[in-house]
Formats: sequence, structure tokens, C-alpha cells
Amino acid sequence: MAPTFPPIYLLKWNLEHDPKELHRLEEEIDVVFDIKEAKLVLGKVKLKRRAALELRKLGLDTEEVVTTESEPDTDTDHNHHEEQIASQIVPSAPGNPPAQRLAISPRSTLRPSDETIKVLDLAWYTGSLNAGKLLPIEDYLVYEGRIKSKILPVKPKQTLLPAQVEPRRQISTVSPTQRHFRTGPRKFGGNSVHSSSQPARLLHKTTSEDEAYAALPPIPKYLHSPYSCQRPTPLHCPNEDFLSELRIIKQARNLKGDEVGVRAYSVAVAAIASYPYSLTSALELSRLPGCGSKISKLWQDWKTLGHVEEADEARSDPDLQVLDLFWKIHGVGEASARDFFSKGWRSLDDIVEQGWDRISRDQQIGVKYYDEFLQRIPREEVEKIASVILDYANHIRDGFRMVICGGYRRGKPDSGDVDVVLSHPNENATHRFLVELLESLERDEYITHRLIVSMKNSDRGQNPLNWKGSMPRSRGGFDSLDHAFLVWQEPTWPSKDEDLKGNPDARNPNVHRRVDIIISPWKTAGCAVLGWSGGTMFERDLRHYCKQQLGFKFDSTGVRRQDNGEWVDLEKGDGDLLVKERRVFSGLGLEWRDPTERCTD
DNA sequence: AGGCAGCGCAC
DNA sequence: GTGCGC
DNA sequence: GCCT
Repeated sequence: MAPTFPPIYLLKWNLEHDPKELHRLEEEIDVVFDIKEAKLVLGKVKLKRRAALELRKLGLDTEEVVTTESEPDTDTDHNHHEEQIASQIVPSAPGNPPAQRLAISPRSTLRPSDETIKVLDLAWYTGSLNAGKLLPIEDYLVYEGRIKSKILPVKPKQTLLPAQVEPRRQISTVSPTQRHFRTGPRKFGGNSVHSSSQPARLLHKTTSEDEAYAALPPIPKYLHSPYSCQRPTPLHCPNEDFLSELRIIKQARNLKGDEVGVRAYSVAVAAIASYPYSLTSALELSRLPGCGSKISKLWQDWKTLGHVEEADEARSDPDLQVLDLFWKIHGVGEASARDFFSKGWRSLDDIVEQGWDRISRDQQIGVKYYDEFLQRIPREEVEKIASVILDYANHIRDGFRMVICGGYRRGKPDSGDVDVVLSHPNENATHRFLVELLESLERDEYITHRLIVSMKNSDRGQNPLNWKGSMPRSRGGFDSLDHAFLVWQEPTWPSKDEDLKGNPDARNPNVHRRVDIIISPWKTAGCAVLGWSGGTMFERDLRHYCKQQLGFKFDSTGVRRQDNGEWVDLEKGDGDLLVKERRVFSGLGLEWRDPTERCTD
């Protein structure tokens, strides 16, 4: 006789890429869909940390219960939730084997703080089925957590079923003559709990639409995620020509002030950029996250007509060309570009002649070095600049570590600016350091302008305690990082001495470059590196993922809880900056992505 | 039918 | 508060 | 514009 199971909540994690199996299990096990009704949580999880993360996603903030004897109840935290997951597993129906003492430690006092939630390996379920009775849970217990607090509403969203993609209206599907094959075997997660009792059923009646779907190359599993931070997005992809069109439309929308459009096109670009096959049909495209009917229509036009109308219009619109020219001035965004345009200005000369005093200092610098800032920086020069910075840093205080981030780290052959993150294992070394570094670089004439210097972290001039009001969230730590955005120019050139002899005001011919220097406290340096390395969408989605899925707030200064702002340390332990960055990935429940796989733009 | 990242700076 | 860059 |  099959045993009767207590109410079970099934974690979708690691099952979500196999929706059929997930559905089978959900039906076979009589799962509850609200974790609060469950006595037990099952999942294909092996790691405590992962289990805790998954619970957090569901709105349960837990701390591990060490399964030795009952911990001393020093727990004064009072989380008075009346109904909660009981500490004991009480089968919900009669007829279960009486001998199963499922609770680990006998607890007579049912104080709320004793409430724990247990996460078991799915194998417990299959094993129990096979045995015809409920097995002891000890061998299968992955994680036992005491509920610290219920988090606000953290949505259990993201179901990720490819089959739920709604069939689009007939877009004459170019028959996929060219079949694609995945590069590797499908991974179901090896140890999957195959089918003991229930034979696989047909989930769908086969309509022609379904057949069209079935004929498509399978979507790589990572593309089931709507978060680009969960996908490898290489610098180059098979659909770059189409992407170029989308990027043109996106920029046109940007110049027109259509923020939402920009967002939508950015999402679509990021998804297509991570798709490893050459697209063969609009239907195929419409399966990707962020790619709906509009994007599919654009692809169809592009494929059949050879061009995309909106992109053509953008290219040939002279007003847009002017807006774009202005927009490329450092310090000029979409709003200022249109503002300039509305003043009747049509060229950089117009700005200089008619508006020089009315534009900001940043914009003046942007105009002055317009051509130079648009020149790409070869990797070699990026490295040169970075090594100067590191040398100067170490000259002030030895032991600095540096990672060159930005496009360089993503593998681009050249960059628009230079981003370096510096840190030092000694916490004190980074404090108040940026000013010193800037002064020494200025002394040797590397820096021609400071665009911004932000020092929330360190002492800002006279007022050492000025920022303390904003510190309660980061206990015993720094709240932020120091950041300088500079105009950089190599001070020497081959014929310098000669030139100066002839003319004391001889011009330095080296190109002016924009350089970001970030000084991060060691304990959050992994976050800084991560936060400064990804493409725009990667970084956006990272923040979004943290908020939606984990209830965390991520930025380059660290990870904090959303509800109370408490700092979450994901970087504990030895290791260099890159190790710390990896810890952040795993602490956030994310698969490692090499920087070269964060090219979402 | 609401949300879309979220921060610090200049102005 | 808005605009900007990241 | 797409998602939930």
C-alpha cells in the first residue's frame, strides 16, 4: 500500500528545466502550492545554502538549525507567527506507519521560535514509495531552518515553462530546413527521480502548431530564464545583423524619449544575443524571453524584405542624426540633446558659438574632447593606464589588488573608457585612499580633469562624521565605495623634450581618455568587481533578480536585505578579488558566468 | 493594470 | 526635482 | 514592449 504523505511543498529549483517531470511530480505527489500549508519541503537540492535560498525566495527567512541536540534557546528573537510550519512532521492522514518518529528532537514547548522547516531530498519520496512506507527522514535531510521572519511579499514567480508560450498568430513559418542540434546531451540533472510509478503521458494533443514548435531547435535551458544574469551572453552571436537593426531602433527610441521602448528593445537584444543558433523563423524567435509579437514581426520583415522599416527611417532621419550627434557628447543625454535641438542648434559649432555658457561643465569637457572620447581605447592602452594606476596605488600603500573591469573584461577588442576596481585586504588601507591616489596622479599630470569624485565611504574633507546619519544599515562597515571619474592623458610622448625646446607650450598629442577608478573596501570587493564588469542588462537583471527572487538589494557596494537593510556577507574567507566575485555568484544562487559571457548590450 | 535597477553627483 | 553616467 |  502506498504510504500517505504529509502535505508537501515541491521546490521547483533544478526541476524547472524539465517541466514535464515537474508536472508529473506535482500531480503524483499531492503537493500544496502554498508553502505555509506544507509540513515538508522536497526538492532536488543537495546544498544547505541552496535550500535556504529557495526558502527565501518563497518568503521564508531561515537560519540553519544545527541538528545536534536541541540548541540552547538563546533565541530571543520573537517571531510570533501563530500558524507556521510545525517542527514536527505530522502525517496529514491516518494510516501512516506509527513508528515513524520523524521529528528529530523532541520538543515539548511549542514556542514559535522552535518552528523549523525541513527540506528533504526528493529521493526520500521515491524511496518511501518503493518501500511502501515513509522512510525516516534523517538520511535525506538537506536543511533544517528556523524561521527568523517572514519576508515581505517575495513573489514565487518565474515558472519557466517553454510549453506555456502561447502560439502566436500565423507568421508564415519558414520551414526550418536547417535543423539545429544542441551541442551537448540534454541534461535532466542526472540523478533525476525517474518515473517510478507513473508512465509519461502525452501532455499535448499534437496540432500543427505544436508540430511547428516541436520542429524547432530546443531552447537552451538558460534561455528559459528571463534574467540575463543567468545566461551566458557572449560578445558575438549568430544573429548579429538582426541585432544591429534592433539596436538602431532602440537608439531611435532613446532619442525620442521613449524609455519604455528602450527597455523593451534592450531586453530583446540581450535575449537574442544569448541565443546560440541562427534564427530561422519568427516562431522560433518568439519563444525567447522579451521577444513578443512586435520583435517577431520585425524579424520577419527583416528576413523577407531584407530590411526593417523603423530602422531605415531612423537612419535616414536628419533630425535624429543631429540628436545622436549631441547625445554622444559626454554629459548630454536624451533630454539635453532635444533641448539643444529645440534651441535651433544643429552642430557642435552651434553649441560652442551660441550656448557655451549655458551648458554644464561636464558638457563643456564633453564638447572639447568630443572626437577624442569617441575614439576607442585598444586593450593594450587600457592595460597601460591600469598599470600606472596600480603602481601609484602601491607606491602609496603596498598590497593593492586590481581588476580591470568594464568592456575590457568582457573581452572587447577596444573600450570606450577604462574601469578599474582597486581594493586592499587591509580594511584600513582603502579608507581615505582615493584622495591621495588622485593627488599623486595629478602631481605627475596624468589627470587633466575630475568629472566626479564620490567619497561616501571615506572622510570627505573637513567633516569626518558627516555621513554617519546614513550608516545604520551597514553595521561596522563602510557604506559605500569611493569612485572617481576622470579625464586621463598620458603625460609623455616620444618627442616631448624636443618639442618643448622649440615651443614651451607644445601640445601633448596623446588622446584624452575617460577613466573610472573605484576603491572598494575589501569585504565587498567581489560585489564591486561584479557590479562594474557586466553589460547594462546584465547588471540590471542582477539587481532585479536579487530583489524579486531573494529579497536582497544588490549593488557594487554590497548585498543587503531589502526589509531591514542589514548587510549580507557573501564574501567571507580568504581569496583574491576574483574568488570573492565567485562567492557572490554562488551566494546569490547564481551559476558562475565568465565576464566574457556578460555581453548583454 | 502596474512595473520596468538603482545610486550619487551636478545643476 | 531632473538629468546624467554607470 | 513585454511580463505577471
